[in-house]
Amino acid sequence: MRDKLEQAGLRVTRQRMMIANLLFAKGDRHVTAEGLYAEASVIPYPPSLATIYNTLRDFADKGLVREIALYGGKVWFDTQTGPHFHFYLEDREELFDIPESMIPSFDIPAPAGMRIAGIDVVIKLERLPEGMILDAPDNRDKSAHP
Amino acid sequence: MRDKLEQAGLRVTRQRMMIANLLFAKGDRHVTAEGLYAEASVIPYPPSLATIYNTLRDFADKGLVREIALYGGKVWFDTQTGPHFHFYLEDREELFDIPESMIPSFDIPAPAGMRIAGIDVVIKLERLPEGMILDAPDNRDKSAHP
DNA sequence: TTTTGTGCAAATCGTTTGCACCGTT
DNA sequence: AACGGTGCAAACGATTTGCACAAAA
Repeated sequence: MRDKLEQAGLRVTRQRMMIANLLFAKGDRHVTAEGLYAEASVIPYPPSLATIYNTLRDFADKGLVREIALYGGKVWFDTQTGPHFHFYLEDREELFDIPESMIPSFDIPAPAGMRIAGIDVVIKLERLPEGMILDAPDNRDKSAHP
Repeated sequence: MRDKLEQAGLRVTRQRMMIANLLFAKGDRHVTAEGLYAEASVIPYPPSLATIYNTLRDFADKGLVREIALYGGKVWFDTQTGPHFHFYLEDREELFDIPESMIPSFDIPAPAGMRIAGIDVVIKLERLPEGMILDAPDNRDKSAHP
């Protein structure tokens, strides 16, 4: 984890180590600054909210995390830095990955003088009102896939 | 234009008519509240900024415009209400359509108990630093816009 | 010791809201 | 007349920033 910070050209501090551990220990994560702050606050001597914001921005600048395109409101960061494909559950403010196997390939050429710096795909979901399904984020229906 | 408002179940007021005209007269548009306000402000007795915000939200609720998923900051609205596919030029804060012919088809099934309420695709662009484009970051010409 | 990071509170930005007044039905 | 819409300014939530102090190089 130290290496990760050092390689990114960031000084290794207690706060950054704590944040990096929260972000990168448990695999792929989607977080907001507030959410991460809440998570960090159970630990003794947690970083301040301002530091969480600053650190997430620093991490994003260095390419350790990636900002996600989403509707208004809060800014989300993803520990997976490649192109992004997400389901977004608006009423619960939940965001989760779409398995890469379901993603079509993009062959869209960049306009002249430009390069593609990132691709975001967001599929907004609504819950069907026949709410008898206690759906976990991962019980998606794969049968209907062509 | 009156019809458009009436069909949406919105009272026809001077301000709403003015905003609807700005939005729907010139084909497909991508706007922010601030941008639309600036545009409206050249007209005598323009709507207030608060009314622009409220009206855009009302229009979005009624399906006349659609909110776009984008990185942090401001909320963008699109007069094209179907699925969205955009190029986003970050350094200029410009947003424009990707021709539909370039878009791959999406056959991603919704998870059980959900329906797809919208699809947003954002391709973030960066300008290549080559000399082909002469303008320095700050000498953009806002007057000569078609 | 020099440089950079941190924490707090205040500032800022985009957006929403409370309230008195005005326009539409 | 009743209801909803508008404008202003104040409120708000998310994020950034100025500054004094602390920690890393």
